[in-house]
Amino acid sequence: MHKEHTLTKNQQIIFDLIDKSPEPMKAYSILFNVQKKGIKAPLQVYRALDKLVEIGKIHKIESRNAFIACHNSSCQMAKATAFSICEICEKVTEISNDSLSKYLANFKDKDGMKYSKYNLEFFGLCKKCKVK
Amino acid sequence: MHKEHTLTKNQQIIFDLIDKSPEPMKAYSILFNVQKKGIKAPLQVYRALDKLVEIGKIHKIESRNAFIACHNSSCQMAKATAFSICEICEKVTEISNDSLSKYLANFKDKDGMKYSKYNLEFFGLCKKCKVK
DNA sequence: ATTAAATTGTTATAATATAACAAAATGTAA
DNA sequence: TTACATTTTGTTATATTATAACAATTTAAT
Ligand SMILES: [Zn+2]
Ligand SMILES: [Zn+2]
Ligand SMILES: [Zn+2]
Ligand SMILES: [Zn+2]
Repeated sequence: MHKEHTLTKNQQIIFDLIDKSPEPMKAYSILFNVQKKGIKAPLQVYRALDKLVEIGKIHKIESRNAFIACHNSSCQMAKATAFSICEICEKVTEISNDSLSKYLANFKDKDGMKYSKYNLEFFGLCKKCKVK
Repeated sequence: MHKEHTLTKNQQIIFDLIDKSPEPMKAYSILFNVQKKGIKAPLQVYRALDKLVEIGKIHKIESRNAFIACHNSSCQMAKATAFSICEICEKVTEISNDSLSKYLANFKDKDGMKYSKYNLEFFGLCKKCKVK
């Protein structure tokens, strides 16, 4: 469950845009789309993105430098994220799987080190792209 | 086990540099370090990096835009990678763990989809940084 | 009201990565 | 070993992603 945060004006504008996008959005595409709402500079976008990532409302897809809204109630504050990425159509889905998240949250390396955070990206072909 | 590849001149120069670096290296730091060897342009570096990643001799740490040499005989051609990253000193270690790699290689999402490739990045504090 | 903290606006610049095209080196097969 | 295709290299320019620095404004607690 996400802690509730009151988003600021810029954060809300940018979150709404990402949230209604069917694909991950890149920062400068976001910028282009919100210029009519008065957000003119890259830094305004990046600041909002940083905050939204920090509070877990969006996630960054590291391999794509792109951002998607979180629709997964089990990922807490961006500390435990997993995604599937289609290498053809670039569709990205957040994975919500108890077994996986438990396995990773409890994973210890050979020195017994436990980690406070992880990000996992799976790559393959989505259903649509597989049949083609 | 890695398939053997004969590296080209630029690939070898850049691999040697990364291989002997104790930390992940960034592209423009690599460029700076190989300029005395005649590699003058970013594209020369990126081309070598692309190829080295493709054949599994190095890996890209996506969250850091940096590259490390592979020292893990079980990760094949960059298709299955896992790293631990210290959030203070930025030390990166490639994780070699049979249980983990089997678990992830066999992971199926709720639609029964299996993936051909994954990258996992764990974050936390390394031993040294933990005691401070 | 006072003050501290967070957010915003703005300009400039840094850092990361690719496009496009020509030349050279390398591999393959008559 | 010549002819041809493929890969690699060199080079210039440019695109994309992200942050520095600083002033002004808004918000939230005292
Ligand atoms: Zn999420
Ligand atoms: Zn697809
Ligand atoms: Zn490896
Ligand atoms: Zn450390």
